[in-house]
Amino acid sequence: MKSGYTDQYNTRNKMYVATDCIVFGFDEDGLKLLLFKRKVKPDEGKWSLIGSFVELEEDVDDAARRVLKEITGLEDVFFEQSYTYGKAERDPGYRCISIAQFALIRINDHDRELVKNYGASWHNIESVPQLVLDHDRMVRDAFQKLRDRARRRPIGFELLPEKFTIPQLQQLYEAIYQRKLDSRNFRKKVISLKVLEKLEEKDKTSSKRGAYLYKFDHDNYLKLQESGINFEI
Amino acid sequence: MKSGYTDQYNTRNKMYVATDCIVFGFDEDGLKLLLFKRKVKPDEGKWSLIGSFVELEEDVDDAARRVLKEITGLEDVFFEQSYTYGKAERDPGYRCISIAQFALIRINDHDRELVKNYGASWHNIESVPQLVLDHDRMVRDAFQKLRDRARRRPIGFELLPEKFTIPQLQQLYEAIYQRKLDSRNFRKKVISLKVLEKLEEKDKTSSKRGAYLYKFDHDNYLKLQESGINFEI
DNA sequence: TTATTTTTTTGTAAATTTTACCTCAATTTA
DNA sequence: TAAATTGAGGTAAAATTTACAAAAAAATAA
Repeated sequence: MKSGYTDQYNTRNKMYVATDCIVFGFDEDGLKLLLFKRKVKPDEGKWSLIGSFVELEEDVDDAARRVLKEITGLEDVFFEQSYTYGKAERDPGYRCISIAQFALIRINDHDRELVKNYGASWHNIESVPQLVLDHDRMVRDAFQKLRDRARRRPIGFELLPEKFTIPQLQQLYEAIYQRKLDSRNFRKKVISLKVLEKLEEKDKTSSKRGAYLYKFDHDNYLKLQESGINFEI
Repeated sequence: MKSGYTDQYNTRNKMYVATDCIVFGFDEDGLKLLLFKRKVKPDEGKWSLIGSFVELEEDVDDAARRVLKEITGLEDVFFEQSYTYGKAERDPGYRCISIAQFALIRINDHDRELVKNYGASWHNIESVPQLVLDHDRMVRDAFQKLRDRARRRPIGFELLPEKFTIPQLQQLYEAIYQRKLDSRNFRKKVISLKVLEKLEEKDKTSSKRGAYLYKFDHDNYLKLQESGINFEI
């Protein structure tokens, strides 16, 4: 029998549940990941995903929301479960299972000050440093899932500002799929899906000619989804 | 502060982690689900998925393997994570998150005696009784996932005996997708994927004429997968 | 002001994939 | 041996995907 005292301080003597967030963002420079430099031992100074233990009275999803709010300042972030990591030995410090969530944010919406204060920063998806524990694996799995999801559902739009151009959308998909797409075919396909609303305005910031801005038409998307469309690009 | 005594007996005062298995099987009568009639309170006598708490020193996957072995007698069952249910109030008895796993078994391989002794039984997917807690939801989600998976990977084969006929395979896919498929197109498609090995033998049990038996060619499948095939049917 | 440069926008033909649809073959049983 | 049942196989039309190049719009340089 273990004493009450031991129980209280032995962090491998009880189950912990955590949630870790794989936060994707997108801007001119491509697809990025929000990482956090650990300030406490063990692994002080190493890069890590952002995460937290789930409180006893807290929904797992709410824990993810809390973490995302705390670090990015954003509420209503799009996120979805990626995978649950449950190896007994995955964390030497705690007997802890972790529910990984992948989150998509509009990189320009978030609170840069807050991120900085937390010792977090954005890393291009192609140059992610080594991470603590099984977080490398989490990133690989989540990126895979992002690719999967983007193929079936228009979640790419969560990463773009409300108004965006078709070339921007294409760059995003190229970053997600990690390959070049034909611009004629891309445009044709994406317009054929009828979930884009063309605006009068043009965006002149990223080209000389300027490109028409579009909005994503959520309502129309929902209608189409009911009648069984697929968003394969 | 709560006393040690309360801590020990208050099952909502600590985190529990469970795994629940959504076990699919397939036979002449269609797609089925393995359910279990609870023998203990609360909800004694109600139908439930099979599951267990995850032990402190146990991988989550191993817990699922343990449960599956215990009830079906089978080792090496195919299973995959479905979703993790983490609402604080999902189980009134425990503060418990549950990692749902969907499992596919060859219904004729399992130990019928064992299943019976455990008070478990097979239920056609179209007439699943009401289940305890959020298990209805788990079944819906897992069935959705099964449909998804079957579309991209040849996991349907996990549900069939080693040797099977094309009409059997078609019946399976019809049960999974819950719609009729055209037999000419189905045959054409499935053969074009080049993952079936035609045998000399015929199965005469399910038709007068008898149908050729096939084996699933795992190696070939892996090769094809590397070169980027998709298994959409 | 004109030429150059850069980026957006648009169409079409060929190839591939999906869909719709029916007849004959093999065997059992009446 | 006739009837009934289920398996096996092909083709044409439709839809989708792929490959591919030239013109339009605007800023900048000459």
